[in-house]
Amino acid sequence: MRDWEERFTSFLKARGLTFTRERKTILEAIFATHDHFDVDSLHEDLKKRGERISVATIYRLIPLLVESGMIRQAVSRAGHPTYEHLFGHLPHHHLICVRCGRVAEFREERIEKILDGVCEREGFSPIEYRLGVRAVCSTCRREEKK
Amino acid sequence: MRDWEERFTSFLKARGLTFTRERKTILEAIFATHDHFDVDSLHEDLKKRGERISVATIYRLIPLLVESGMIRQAVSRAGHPTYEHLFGHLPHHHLICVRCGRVAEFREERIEKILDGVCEREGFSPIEYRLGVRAVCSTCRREEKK
DNA sequence: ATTGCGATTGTTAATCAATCGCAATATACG
DNA sequence: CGTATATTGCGATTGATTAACAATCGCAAT
Ligand SMILES: [Mn+2]
Ligand SMILES: [Mn+2]
Ligand SMILES: [Zn+2]
Ligand SMILES: [Zn+2]
Repeated sequence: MRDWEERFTSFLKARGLTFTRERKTILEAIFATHDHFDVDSLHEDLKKRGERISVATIYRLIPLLVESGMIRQAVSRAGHPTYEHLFGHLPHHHLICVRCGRVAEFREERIEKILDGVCEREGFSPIEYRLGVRAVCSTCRREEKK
Repeated sequence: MRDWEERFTSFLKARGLTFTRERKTILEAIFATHDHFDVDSLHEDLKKRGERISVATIYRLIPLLVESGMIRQAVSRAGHPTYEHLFGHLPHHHLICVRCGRVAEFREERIEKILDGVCEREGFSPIEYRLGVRAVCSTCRREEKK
């Protein structure tokens, strides 16, 4: 049994909820790649796998996945929320190309250290550092020059 | 004539657009405080000032304000976009209390330096660093302990 | 002052994502 | 099994944003 499967199952059990076939299928799709996704792209992905799961079911599952730490909301360039699976990954942040949507990840502990200090100074207890760099990737920059 | 007024007027003129009474009224409301706002709170604010400006007009103006650098989207705790006026302010980031919505600002050039380096390393040209710290403020932390 | 013309506005209708209500199934557990 | 919940899919509904449109406005050229 995969790590995330075990973790999510026990999260559900603690709430009297069930690890159903649908939920398992959705999680498998989510953990099959590290691509960021939104409800619609996930739904499409499931269709390609031959699964007929209603978007309502996805919408209903997402809050549970967030609360259990399976996924988190990502910084997106679209207007609606996007997510990425989180469980099993070190904290990291993103560079997003505003032209092509390409995403690069990076990790910088120095930044977290600094932010810890800021929180302390201001009397806040940090929950999450949301950091996204909106930028133009090298490929798109070359395009733009033309 | 205020700084932002002049700047926005010339932005509009360059596009063959007009600095109308409605646009001026909306901008005055926006620059009257440094509070973050969304379309609805701005609309309420205008009502309180005795102005009857349609939300459609606000929705139509916002992209122009963003493009001209008058405002920018802020990191919000709600599901819909919120904004803050930008013109005339040094770049800064936010701590947001997820319980009461209180916002604190901070500036950390060290972080920007680090991010410049990250962008260089990854070949991205930065447009904007979006950094928001979701946290619990000291007041709310005390409440929670009870 | 008048005219012409594109920009602007408010109203109303259309979109679109997200949520809800409910009847049909599936699951847990004694 | 048999009952009590939880879950699902469907379709309807909501709420925020956008689009269409017809009436005004702003402004520069008569
Ligand atoms: Mn990532
Ligand atoms: Mn601010
Ligand atoms: Zn790109
Ligand atoms: Zn608070």
